[in-house]
Amino acid sequence: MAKEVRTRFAPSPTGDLHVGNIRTALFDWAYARHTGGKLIFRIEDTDRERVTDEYIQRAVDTMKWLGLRWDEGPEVGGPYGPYLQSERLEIYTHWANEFLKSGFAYNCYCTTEELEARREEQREKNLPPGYDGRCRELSVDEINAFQGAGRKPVIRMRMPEGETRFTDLIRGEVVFEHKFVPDFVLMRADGSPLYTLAVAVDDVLMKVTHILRGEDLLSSTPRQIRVYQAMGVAAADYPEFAHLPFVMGSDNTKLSKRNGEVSIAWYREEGFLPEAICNYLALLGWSPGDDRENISMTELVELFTVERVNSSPARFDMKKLEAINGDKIRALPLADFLERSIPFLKSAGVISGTPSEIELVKKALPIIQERIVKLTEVVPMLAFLFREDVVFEGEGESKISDEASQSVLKRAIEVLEQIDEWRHEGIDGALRGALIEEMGLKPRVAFSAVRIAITGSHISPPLFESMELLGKERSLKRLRKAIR
RNA sequence: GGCCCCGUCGUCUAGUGGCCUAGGACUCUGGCUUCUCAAGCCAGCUACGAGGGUUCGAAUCCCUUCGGGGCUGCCA
Repeated sequence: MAKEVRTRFAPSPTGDLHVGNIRTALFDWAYARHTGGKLIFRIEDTDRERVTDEYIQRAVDTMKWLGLRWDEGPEVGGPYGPYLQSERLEIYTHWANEFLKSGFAYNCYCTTEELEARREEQREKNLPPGYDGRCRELSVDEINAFQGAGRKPVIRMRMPEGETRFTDLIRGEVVFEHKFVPDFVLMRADGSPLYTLAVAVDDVLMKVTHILRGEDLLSSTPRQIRVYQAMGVAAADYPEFAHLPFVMGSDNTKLSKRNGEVSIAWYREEGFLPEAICNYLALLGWSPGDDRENISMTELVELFTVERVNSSPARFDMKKLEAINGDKIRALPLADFLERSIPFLKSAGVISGTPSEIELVKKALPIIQERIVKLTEVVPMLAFLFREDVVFEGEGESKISDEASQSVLKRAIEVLEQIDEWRHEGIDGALRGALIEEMGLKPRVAFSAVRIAITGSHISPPLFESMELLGKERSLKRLRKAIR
């Protein structure tokens, strides 16, 4: 029987999870689900200068919001925990010491300043950069001298002669000659572990079988493999690697605030649907091989394979995300649409959440569903229904103060007052009869004045439905108020 | 500089030697429809980075070149 697939998503929460992180998480998740395996969620917080508890919590929340459930990790635990690296420090210390004993690693007493100076020299002489191995074979006297001088050593991994060769699931065979892979630090002088140590130790201990991660980590792979070797892992048991291409900004530089928003929390606040984000991101760097653009999480799980992931970087396109978001909103069942819209209306102060307000929102949503692209847009679309008086947008009020508009409004009031059953069909008929047929106006001109008087804007949901929802009294009140 | 990765419309992609005078989607432009805005429908623009090979035949294979990116930390 084939080994159960175990993937892991292991962010270092030095900020909010961003688009690139989530795309990685999505693929890790999809692959685990596709194979019936497990997704491990591990927090890489070895850099305590930069990682904060708040960001860790927000990462957990973001994953949940997106619907990317993990099988082992924060909140759910698991057999190979803890899943926060800051809680696993003794494990790393143990292994670093083992490597020291077995000779895979050695104590290095070089100071930061010395290393910096030597790097500078290497640059000038155009030599390959990296640690020169100075402390590899220190004598007892030299060690005593350093210790006597109060120097605290880092633990450094010894890279042997030769090369590391591995097959990346996305890129094929990759070879790194060790002369370009300098000895690297495992433990800081203060005894805290570095990513290079922790990541490899944890992947082995947590029995990870597939590492899907960003391509920035491609060149650190030989170092990780060296740690596996030092831990005594057989080559056949190394995890498989798949280095995902980057997600770039619109200007083809690293994704940042300037060229496309990065933080997933921002997308949430902006009214993007998690399923739209996942749909968009799934198709960024991967494709099912056919023409489908609309893909559900279920289909993603069904179709996802690492082999179909592209090897070239992708540009992030907000317009396309918005298009997909609009599609997903249009496809929402009313109850679902309602539930997701309410928080936006509440936080904007449009409604407080009373049953009658909710009832009105529910009636109004169908007429705006195909007009919005983001959930935040329900606020400007629907606000007019909940305000006592109309609030004119821009130069709206002046646009209906001219003589022609005024006569339209006066006539509209006259015919509307006669309506007993206040429904959009009747409103439509009355207005059309009076303004179009009787007064001979063009519909777009005639209804524009009424629209502005009712909603405050020349852009609004369909006019007659809007008036029906507003009610006869309030509609007439607004029309009368618009008369000079 | 060195090492590594990458290179099809503006963007995401399909394409694994003939089905490609390169398909789809988003964007953009024009039109239809229409009470505004949308949605919908129709049409259009635009791509195999370049140069050499291999082959009857190349987006697909090989080489060179150019371009982009990553790494080169007691960050991850």
